[in-house]
Amino acid sequence: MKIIYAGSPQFSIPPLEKLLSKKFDIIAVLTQPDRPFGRKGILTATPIKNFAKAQNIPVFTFEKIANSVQELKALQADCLITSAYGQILTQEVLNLFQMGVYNIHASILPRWRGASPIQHALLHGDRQTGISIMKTDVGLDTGDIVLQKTLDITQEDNASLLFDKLSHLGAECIVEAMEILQYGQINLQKQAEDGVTICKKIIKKECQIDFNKSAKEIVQLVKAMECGPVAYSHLQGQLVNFYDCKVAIDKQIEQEGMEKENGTILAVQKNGIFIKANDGIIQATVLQFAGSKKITSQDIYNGKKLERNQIFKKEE
RNA sequence: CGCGGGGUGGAGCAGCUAGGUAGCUCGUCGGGCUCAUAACCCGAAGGUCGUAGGUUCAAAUCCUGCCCCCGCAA
Repeated sequence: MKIIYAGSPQFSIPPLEKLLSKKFDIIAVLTQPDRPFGRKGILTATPIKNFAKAQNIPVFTFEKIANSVQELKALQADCLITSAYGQILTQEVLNLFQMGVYNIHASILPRWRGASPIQHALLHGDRQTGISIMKTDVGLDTGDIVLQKTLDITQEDNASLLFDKLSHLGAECIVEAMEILQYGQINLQKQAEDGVTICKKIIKKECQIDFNKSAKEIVQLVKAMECGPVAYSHLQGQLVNFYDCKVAIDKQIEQEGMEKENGTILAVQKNGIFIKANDGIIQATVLQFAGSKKITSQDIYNGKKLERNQIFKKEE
């Protein structure tokens, strides 16, 4: 069985790696074209492109896959596996593969169909998430399910940790699915009609912290965006990114801050910057100020970069 | 030439506007106190102030070129 693997970010590497180690015949990798990246606009290859090249697998970077049907056809593959590829497949493309097209999706479908399932699971405080392997159809993550595996979300989980865990779970799942496809009887399950949720690509604006929300919601936002657009707020006109925080449990600080405005810094300690939210207090432990690197609360304390009673505000 | 911030012992910062002894909070090492400690006290090591020139009696500080890091925007 000749397989083409389509993916782009780091997330798509572990499944490919595992397929290779199980001796599946990956004849080509599809990924997004190099894009300008960073301040200098340097063209940068996707992580999987570099990986595939190192493995001597041919790489194709179609600008738009729907316009490259002939080239794809010439590869004569039986099966296409996609994992965060970043392009929409048309029916014409789907028809090229006799054994079908399968997608590794990082949620338990039908929950979190769409572009950012991991972030949304964290953002909404889901207790559990997982991987769905589905047979792709033209809808948005509406295909029939081959198999699913769940994963509990812990208090420590943030986006990068979950990405890592789920990509390895995805690796297990896709290998299992391919083994079934090749040697066994595949059993497709229609997705449930209840419990459908859809997530769009996250835009930066959604990542602005609103201290009028509860501490729990803010912590969820920070953890969800930690490796993506990153949650942020403003202090004295300066942008501050939030990378890690937790809900603070400190009765004394809470008492003293009762009367303060939401967003007020109640205490600056080595173990965290305590900021008042509408319901509770968040304890920020890793921040980044515009123009400098990520910094821990210990460094902030040492450098006296923040003081009590300064107030985080939304941008005007 | 998209906009902006920055490079000062191992870390985070101050000092620069008005040039003249290298500062603060930590960390490290040694000693002390303590049942004990991330607490406290005493002491020590560690910096050609990103780099190359220029101005000056004198440059972290003023001027110019270059290198590097970072936020925003794409």
